[in-house]
Amino acid sequence: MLDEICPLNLLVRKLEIRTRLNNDDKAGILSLPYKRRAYERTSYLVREGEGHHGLCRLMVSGFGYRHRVASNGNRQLVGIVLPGDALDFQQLVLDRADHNIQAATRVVLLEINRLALKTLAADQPNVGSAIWRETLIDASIFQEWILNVGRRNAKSRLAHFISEYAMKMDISGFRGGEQYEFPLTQEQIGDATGLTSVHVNRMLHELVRDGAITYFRPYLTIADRAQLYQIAGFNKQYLHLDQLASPAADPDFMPNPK
Amino acid sequence: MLDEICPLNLLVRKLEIRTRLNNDDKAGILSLPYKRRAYERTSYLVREGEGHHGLCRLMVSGFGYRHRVASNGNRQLVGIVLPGDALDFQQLVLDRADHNIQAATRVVLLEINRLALKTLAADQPNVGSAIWRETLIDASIFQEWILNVGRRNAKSRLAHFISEYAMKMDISGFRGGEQYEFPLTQEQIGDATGLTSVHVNRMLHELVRDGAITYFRPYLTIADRAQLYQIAGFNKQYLHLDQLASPAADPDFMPNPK
DNA sequence: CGAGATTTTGAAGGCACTCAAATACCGTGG
DNA sequence: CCACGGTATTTGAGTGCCTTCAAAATCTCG
Repeated sequence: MLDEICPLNLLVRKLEIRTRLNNDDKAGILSLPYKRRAYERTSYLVREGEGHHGLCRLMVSGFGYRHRVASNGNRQLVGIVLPGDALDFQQLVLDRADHNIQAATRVVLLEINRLALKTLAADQPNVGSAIWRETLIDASIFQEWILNVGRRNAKSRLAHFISEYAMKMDISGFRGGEQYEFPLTQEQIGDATGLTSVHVNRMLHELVRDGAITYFRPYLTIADRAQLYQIAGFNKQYLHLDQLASPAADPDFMPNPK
Repeated sequence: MLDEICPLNLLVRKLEIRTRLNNDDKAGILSLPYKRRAYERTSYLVREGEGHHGLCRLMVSGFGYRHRVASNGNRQLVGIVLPGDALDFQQLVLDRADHNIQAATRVVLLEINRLALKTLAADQPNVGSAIWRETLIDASIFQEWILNVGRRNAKSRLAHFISEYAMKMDISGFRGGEQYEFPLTQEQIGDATGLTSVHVNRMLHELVRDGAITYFRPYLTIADRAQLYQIAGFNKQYLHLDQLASPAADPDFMPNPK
């Protein structure tokens, strides 16, 4: 894979999911200074409250999760980080991290010089808004998680979590048939869905019994996607995948047919 | 108030909470074309899925809430909109709204031409990143709501919701002693916290009995802030209020004292 | 003053939790 | 290649927080 030669292609490909990049944009990204760096499973990749250290990072391989801890010690995952996802591009405009990111598997990160990326984003506004856009997609996903945890029962929550996971994997190009690498423990799934690991276990088995999925860690297969989505009440609209379908020209000032 | 003369001051003041604006920045904002517009209570100000209509809007007076609806019909609030808050600046980089915004009271909005704002944000990167920063603060608040709904019990959830509300009101300059305008119905509070209105009612009474708050709709008073925060497990760090305290110079390339 | 919306209260039930123990799995080292 | 220890999964029984259902009381506002 070309990524092996220059992992910055991962970033280009990520942004191109929702933004049309021209050759200058791509060249600018590909000329960013970078390094690779590996971390062991369970390593903290970002710690809540910590200021930035001059690097913006991207997941090259492996999986991570974003989480916060309540004062009572309870942990809540607020996001999953897949290969190709940015870890901490918020640093471009925020001074400190507001959540933790931990490695769910052994991971390799791409480290980009923060100031170089910031300069690129300012000089080529198309790149800047592409990155901004990605952070807003994350925000949309956060909202969906509030809905998921607040207003769905345990089985739907799980089904929704899995649906979103699979969809994000598909987007990132990791689809191999209906089988997905899914390395999270049931404890972690519970922390993502606001459930206990015990109940996650039971509901997971129900989804299997229903014929919606099969699950042999670390692999999860979607046996009946329609049914899974139906149980989840899953509607992918919130992932904003239709950005590229819209007209290139800015439709501002168009008369508004109310 | 000066806002009466030019409501764009509201936007300047909002951004200045977390960003140092120079005179050019302020002048640029204050010269944006705008209109005011009023809406009745319960009006939809933004509808999920709708494309933009050439306007970016700011709440001038009144209160609103952001929400999504699950396929089973359950509603979940994902944010409260206070006077001074931007409604839909995401439109600057996203094609369609991913959640609804509804008026909780009669409201007055400030409508800014989207393209003019976009141009300003590009020409004066300091303004652009100030707006980007605000959208990231919202994302941080979304994360906290996931934690709130997912990992706190009913009483803590309510206390946390109230704590955040009061803190945001303080920030926006709406503090009058310990009493706050708080126009939400218990049904809406329930939809914000993932509870039923019946249980909200019971927990609200418990907080009153504990001496943490008093509540006569539409006014809520914080009787014992320390206790309320303690019940909530509230830590304001996620609101990123210390942005201005950090050094003006970009600390990149500073040796990292690990 | 009346109608609808909202709040309040009570009683009963269920979904998901807690606690606990058995089983299975995995990576490591001998 | 197997033994071993720690981690993760699975299962069961009992409990409780919050929901549901329902009705009364109160508020709001035209």
